Amino acid sequence: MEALAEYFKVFSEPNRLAVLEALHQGSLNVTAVVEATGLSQALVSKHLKLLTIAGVVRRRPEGSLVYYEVIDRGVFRLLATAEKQLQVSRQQQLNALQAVL
Amino acid sequence: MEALAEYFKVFSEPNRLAVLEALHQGSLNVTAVVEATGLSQALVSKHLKLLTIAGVVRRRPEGSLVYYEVIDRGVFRLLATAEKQLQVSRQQQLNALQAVL
DNA sequence: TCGCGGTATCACGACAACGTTATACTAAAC
DNA sequence: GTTTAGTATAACGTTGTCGTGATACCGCGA
Repeated sequence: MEALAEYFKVFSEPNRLAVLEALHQGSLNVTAVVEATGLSQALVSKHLKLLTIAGVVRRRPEGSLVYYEVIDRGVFRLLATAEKQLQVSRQQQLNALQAVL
Repeated sequence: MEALAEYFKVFSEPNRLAVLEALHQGSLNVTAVVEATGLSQALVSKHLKLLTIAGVVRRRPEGSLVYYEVIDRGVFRLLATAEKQLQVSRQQQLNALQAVL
């Protein structure tokens, strides 16, 4: 429960999700991710480091470039599952509102 | 992506997961959750409020007690999916270590 | 060897979330 | 109507995370 919370935290930042989203298409170097997301280079580097430490993404230096890629695409399944569940929760929020009005 | 991150944030706190875990067995009032988790009453109240606003949990006053219950048990499926993916990531962390040593 | 593009890190300020203590609210019992 | 158990909220200090700007590092080509 401790570790699970920490794992969820990895996906709880919009910019980090944007970085992941960019890597959905495959392997990209840092600059490519920067361009795909519109985030600053320093910020992208930080998020990529976090994702690497989390074991979600792999770092592969190639010459002077550094490529990153999602290791196990099961994370995208996780994202999809969460998004689906989010829809359910949204509906419940509406129901709760309706019960009040 | 914005909203999805926010949704992940709901599950990114150990104590909140503990509260959810307690509600796995069904409907409980606040005091029961407090006893099940060992958290302070004020803290449990806060987390329950958050979970309610998030549309994950439903509040049902009954007399002077207030019962809470998970609305859609699909969240537990989400937790299970995340836990499974966590295992994968853990393995990748080990692999990364091994590549260094 | 020097310069340069690409990447990583540092130091910092801003801000949000957590947990606690104390207190307010509410409904039932007396 | 007062008390009491259960629940919610307020105020506060602490801590962690985010994003930025500046700078360091690294590999390569001139």
